Amino acid sequence: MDYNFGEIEPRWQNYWREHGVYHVSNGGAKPHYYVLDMFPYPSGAGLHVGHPLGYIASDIYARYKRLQGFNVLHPMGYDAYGLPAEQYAIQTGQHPAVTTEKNIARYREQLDKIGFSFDWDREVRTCEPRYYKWTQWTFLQLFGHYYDNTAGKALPISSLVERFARQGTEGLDAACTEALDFTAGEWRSWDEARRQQVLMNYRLAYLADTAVNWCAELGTVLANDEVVNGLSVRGGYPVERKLMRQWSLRITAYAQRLVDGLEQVDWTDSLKEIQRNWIGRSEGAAVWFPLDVKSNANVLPGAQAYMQQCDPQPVPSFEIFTTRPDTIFGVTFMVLCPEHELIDRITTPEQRQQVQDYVAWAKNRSERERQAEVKRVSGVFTGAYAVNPLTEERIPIWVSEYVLAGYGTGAIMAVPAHDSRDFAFARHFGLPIRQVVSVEKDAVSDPATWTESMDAKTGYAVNSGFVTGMKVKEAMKAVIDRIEEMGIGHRTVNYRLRDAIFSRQRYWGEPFPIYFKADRPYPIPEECLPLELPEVSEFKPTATGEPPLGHAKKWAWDTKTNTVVDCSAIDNESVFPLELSTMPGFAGSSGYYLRYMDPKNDEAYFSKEAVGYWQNVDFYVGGAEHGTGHLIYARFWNKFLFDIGMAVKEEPFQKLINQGMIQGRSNFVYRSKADTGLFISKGLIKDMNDVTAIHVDINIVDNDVLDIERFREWRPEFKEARFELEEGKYICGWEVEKMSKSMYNVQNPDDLVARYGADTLRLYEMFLGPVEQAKPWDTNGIEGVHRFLKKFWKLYDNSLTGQTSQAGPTKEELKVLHQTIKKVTDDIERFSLNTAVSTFMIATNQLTDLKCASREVLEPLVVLIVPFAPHIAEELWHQLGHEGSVCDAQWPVCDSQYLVEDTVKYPVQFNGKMRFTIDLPADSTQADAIAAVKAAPESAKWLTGEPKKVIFVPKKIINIVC
RNA sequence: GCGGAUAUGGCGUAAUCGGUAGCCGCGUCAGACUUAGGAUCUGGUUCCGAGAGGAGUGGGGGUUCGAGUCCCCCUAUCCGCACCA
Repeated sequence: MDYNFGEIEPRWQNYWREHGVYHVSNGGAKPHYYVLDMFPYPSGAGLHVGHPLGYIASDIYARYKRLQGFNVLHPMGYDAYGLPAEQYAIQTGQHPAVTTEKNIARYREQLDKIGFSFDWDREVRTCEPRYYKWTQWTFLQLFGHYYDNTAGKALPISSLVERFARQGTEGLDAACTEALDFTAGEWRSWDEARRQQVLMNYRLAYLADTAVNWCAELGTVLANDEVVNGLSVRGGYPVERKLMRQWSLRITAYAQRLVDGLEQVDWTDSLKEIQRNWIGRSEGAAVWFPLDVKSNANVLPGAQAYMQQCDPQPVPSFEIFTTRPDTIFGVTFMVLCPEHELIDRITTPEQRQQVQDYVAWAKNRSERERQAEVKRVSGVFTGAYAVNPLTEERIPIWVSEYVLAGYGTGAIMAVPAHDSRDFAFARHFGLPIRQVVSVEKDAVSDPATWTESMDAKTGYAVNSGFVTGMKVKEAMKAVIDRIEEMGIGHRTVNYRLRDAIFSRQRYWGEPFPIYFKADRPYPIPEECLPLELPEVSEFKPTATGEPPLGHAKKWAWDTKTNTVVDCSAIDNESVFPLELSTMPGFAGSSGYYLRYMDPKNDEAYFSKEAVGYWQNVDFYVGGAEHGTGHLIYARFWNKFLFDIGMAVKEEPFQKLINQGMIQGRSNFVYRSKADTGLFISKGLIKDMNDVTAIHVDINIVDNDVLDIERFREWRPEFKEARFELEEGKYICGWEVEKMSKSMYNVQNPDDLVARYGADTLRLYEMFLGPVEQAKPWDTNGIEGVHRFLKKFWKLYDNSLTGQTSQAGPTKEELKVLHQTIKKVTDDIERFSLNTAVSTFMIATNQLTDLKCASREVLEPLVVLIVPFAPHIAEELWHQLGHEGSVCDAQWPVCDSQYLVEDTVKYPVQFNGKMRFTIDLPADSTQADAIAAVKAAPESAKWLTGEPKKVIFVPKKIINIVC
């Protein structure tokens, strides 16, 4: 009987579904294991061969763990909210829910054909009220908590209220937008509005005027990870900075824990490094530089007079952040960012016009312009001076774009000799440059002769007062100590990470469970969740520029009945408007892995029992492109849930593998420029300039050979095409490009399943190379893998039909089996799935050569292949006479007696000794080693008589003195 | 600019601990079977050389009895961040 995958595969897929083979329950005697894929966004284009790569890899691991006796949670769902469905809705009027539903159905159909072991009873969709109820719930918890640095965790906002009433801000160390200082008396004297305003300063989900990434084309704000080079990741539209009232998550409160947590997880170093860079921790000092107001009356009378009129009075000093406190003796000027609040107060009348012009110019620049001209130096002098607190020197204060508002304090001390940006600025404006660090002790040179600054944090301090002669590291410590003694600054840590902007001016997302009373946000009661997404007449922003939810007729909150009511009922007495923004894509994906543990629970996000049983994700597979997005947000989300006693592990994903991107492999035909009806085979082209390369659909090309008939039918203009062939074939060119429709290089998995079967597709995707590696999709090798499955099938077929001897297993056969068990087990454990496939091929070839027909060998081999090719395994398992699913079988155990290699591998002679390398079992003795050496055929030419002395080094090396 | 990774036949790759480099597959060459084959099977296939033999894991140096693997320098490619003080 032939290997008929087309009949076998659907039959077993039905069997699995009908018998609930992949259904998993929470609990039982078996140890638990959680294998997770990053759930997909169901796009209209369907799956291409890149998507299943990670799913197949994780499915292999999940099935392997299950055969090893684990209770394996292996779920799948859909990240169903997102921009494409909404863009499509704006264009066609089709409701995003309809499009999404359709796309999901298509995804499911495609996934089912590949034979995954997902427990579909646990499916989640982020756009379903039953699911997003808990996204909204978590948002309310974030709104209802603040981060207490002393406790090192999130605490309820109610405890903060009590604290304020008792002692004000005294002794409070909490994450906040702006450091506040007030007494209990002040707190008690404030009205509701003022109190709410103060609390907003501490909430983990807060509403504030923030400089946001505004994308006019998409009509929404975007998070930092959704913007690259000043353009939106989706669509590539320009993004500008804009001050808007937005919801944000205070993820910065968790910055240190997000850094520390990386120590505990088993991720690749490169991904950990990506996250560390993104969080951008840097240690340094905050130092207050006093403004020079009183002295130098002859220089600053204008500024002084101006400042005296000011209300409020100018602050006497301002704060800078530096990672190089050791260079404080080399400060020759200060720079403020154009947004700095101090600029207006300190600028002298003479400089006023210039400064205002500069600030206005800088503010109107788009993010893209600014980033494109990073190298261009610009700035303006304020006319004001500060005083270096250690040298008491007077130093000019400038304003420049190169200092960023969002980092540190938006003000720096400039040390042009030891910072390349300060250096460029000083050179451009002719400001002094003073060397304060040298490579060798006391080796100073004239900075005027320098072509670049000396930025390295190595060497010795020079010209630096009391730290002169110290090493850079010592000088840093000494300066900070002095600054702390003087009370003008302190050690501090800064992070590059910003709070996550959480509002989107879109329709297709989770609504905020928030209504506005007197323009202040209030949460709707938890028990009223979910707050369902309302219907709207249009998906575009409103005429007044409000988000699409502004079109909703029924979108107001009645606080008496606690229900959603018609907008016309708004009276601002008991009926209030609801928030019009929706949540961003990462909201729904930040906690989905927890919901899989208990997906049907309507009383809680997930039960204590469920999370207590599964704990966290043991093994997570997904793309590295989520390194600065989802993987940061999810860790933050999880840490917060941990703080409030929901999650039981601080880190959500213990081990993580990043599957590589699958690129497209495009094919080209070459059309003659001289004769546009003529197509020349690749090998016959003399000069590439004579021909035009045209993308051709890879589905009408096989092993780079063009199917001429199908090419003629492909497009009308090629109907009359003529060809110059080599050996009767038209050979196409090829190139690796992004997989995209426009390049006709999208490989659809369905076509391959139809042609070769799911098992071949699964094996081939693994055989392509290491899962982690990026690689172009290339169908050229798939025949080889398919041929292997046919051989594998035949091996069993010959045995079952009695075409091979039915005698018991020979030693040779057992050796093949046990070496295969060992190798495949090791390969899966270290996630080297491509070599595991090779191992099966070798074993099959060897057993075919041995005409193996014994059940003792063939049965365990079927179990070994289950993770890779479950359909063929299931079929053969039943043909061997078993009942029930092979998925419930036991992973075979390797018998080490069949593994011993006892040949000398590599003899060498030196210094009158000989050294042999021998493969021996780990527990071998010296006597075993000598015997092995003597028995080895190669030893004859080296050993004459008994060895005089043998030095046995465990495992490998034997020195023999002759 | 900073950080991370990678580099092996015509191609995808393998070599798990520093131990005979090139397993497995594609492609290709030769052969068998066949009316035929885009089916199946057998054998060859790193390069140079008729051969004996020699060279060989991006380039250069080092450690070692022994290096694809470890160390230093360089080059190329990919990825992440990028005026982050």
